[in-house]
Amino acid sequence: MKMAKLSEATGVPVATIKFYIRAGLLQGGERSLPNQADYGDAHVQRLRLIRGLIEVGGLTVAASQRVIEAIDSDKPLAETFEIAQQTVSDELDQSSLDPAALSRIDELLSGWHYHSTNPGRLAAARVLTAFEAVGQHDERGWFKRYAEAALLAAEADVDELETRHGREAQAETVVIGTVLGDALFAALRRAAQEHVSSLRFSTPLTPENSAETVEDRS
Amino acid sequence: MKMAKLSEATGVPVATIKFYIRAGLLQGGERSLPNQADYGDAHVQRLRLIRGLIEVGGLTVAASQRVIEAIDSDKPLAETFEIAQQTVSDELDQSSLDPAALSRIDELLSGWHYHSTNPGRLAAARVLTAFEAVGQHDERGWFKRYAEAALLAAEADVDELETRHGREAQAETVVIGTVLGDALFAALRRAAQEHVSSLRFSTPLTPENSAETVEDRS
DNA sequence: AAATTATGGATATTAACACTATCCGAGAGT
DNA sequence: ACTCTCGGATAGTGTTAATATCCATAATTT
Repeated sequence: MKMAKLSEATGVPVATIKFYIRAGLLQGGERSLPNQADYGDAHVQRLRLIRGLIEVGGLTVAASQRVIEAIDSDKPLAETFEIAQQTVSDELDQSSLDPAALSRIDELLSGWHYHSTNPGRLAAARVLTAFEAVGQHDERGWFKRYAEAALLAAEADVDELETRHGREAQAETVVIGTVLGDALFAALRRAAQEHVSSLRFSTPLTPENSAETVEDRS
Repeated sequence: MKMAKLSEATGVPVATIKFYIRAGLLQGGERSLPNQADYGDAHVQRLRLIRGLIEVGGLTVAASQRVIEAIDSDKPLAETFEIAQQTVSDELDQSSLDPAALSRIDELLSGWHYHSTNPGRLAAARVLTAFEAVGQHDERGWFKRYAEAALLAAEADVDELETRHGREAQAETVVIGTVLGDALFAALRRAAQEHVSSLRFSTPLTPENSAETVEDRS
């Protein structure tokens, strides 16, 4: 398969494919002649993965490069998992965070076992700081309830991972789950927010077209 | 308060404050003379909100502008909520999505009441499409379990909202909850993932420094 | 009061990012 | 033989979020 075909098979423009190859995101095809190369099914799959990570997962090209490299490496699964987490998280320096916020996160998650460098721990502390800086306070255990929801999701993640066999398949699932999981949860939360508030307030969100709800369609 | 003081109080550089004012994100100070203006506490609060939305919530300046405008407007709460959801979501066109994926999301969320245009519904369908395009399949109800977790979070969101009184306070909470909620959940999920996998696999994630876990510190 | 510093507003510049377009000389297709 | 297409290199585009610089006043120090 030549590049035009690869482009057609994935919907990614040729110029973009070349760009990904240059960026080290995608392997170049097998060169048969100085100016001919051949691409296979693996390239199609990889390109789909790249597009998913970038478009749906919102990763940068550099971030995608890192997680793909981790999948292809022979690092143990736990390390790939760490790389995936770090890559999707902003780089936060423990010293730039409010120690009190960190303590409160640790207290909130007491019983959980994680490293002090876990990107989620640091990011959660930053959210707590920002939340309070804008004058909000957690009156009804908002953080605690989010932690419970996060635990459910994490259990689902690990269960799903266990259906895969072999290091590479598992590594791929870890990366996809880490990246797309954020997008999936965010999406479902929005639907759930509308659902819950329509129940709670019995005020249609957009009265003028409430006849078009999904429920009403069926 | 003059600009230097405002800058000092919030940690935001003067040039950046000027940029936000130009962008319509922040109101200019009260002008006393052609080249003098005075800023108050409201400016400090607003600036903190802006920084939270941008830095922690990952919004663009334009997106922040839209949600702030929604807070300041006198639109009904439901409309502000809609704007917040749309603003944090990628603009997706129903016609660009796989109808089969949309149906499966609706089936997954049957019993939920939401509009067919809900940004979360569309985003979830896109995630489903991407998930399957990279060769994954949802073997253990991953999506379903995420939906349950999302429901818990949404209930927490609405409960938290009900502690606030008055349209503007509620509108602000809606926006902050919508924006920071994504970041919070993503963060807590990462911590939970490490927790669950350490339980499940009994393999320390980073053997060389497992003595530094949060649990061990206490 | 003179000298220095700071102010608000306008304009310009920077840096990162993700593409996208154009050239090129060398094969492939017909 | 003639056009099309290839891969690879280089340059250019559009967007975004700041930063930097200028300038004519004002405020502040001395």
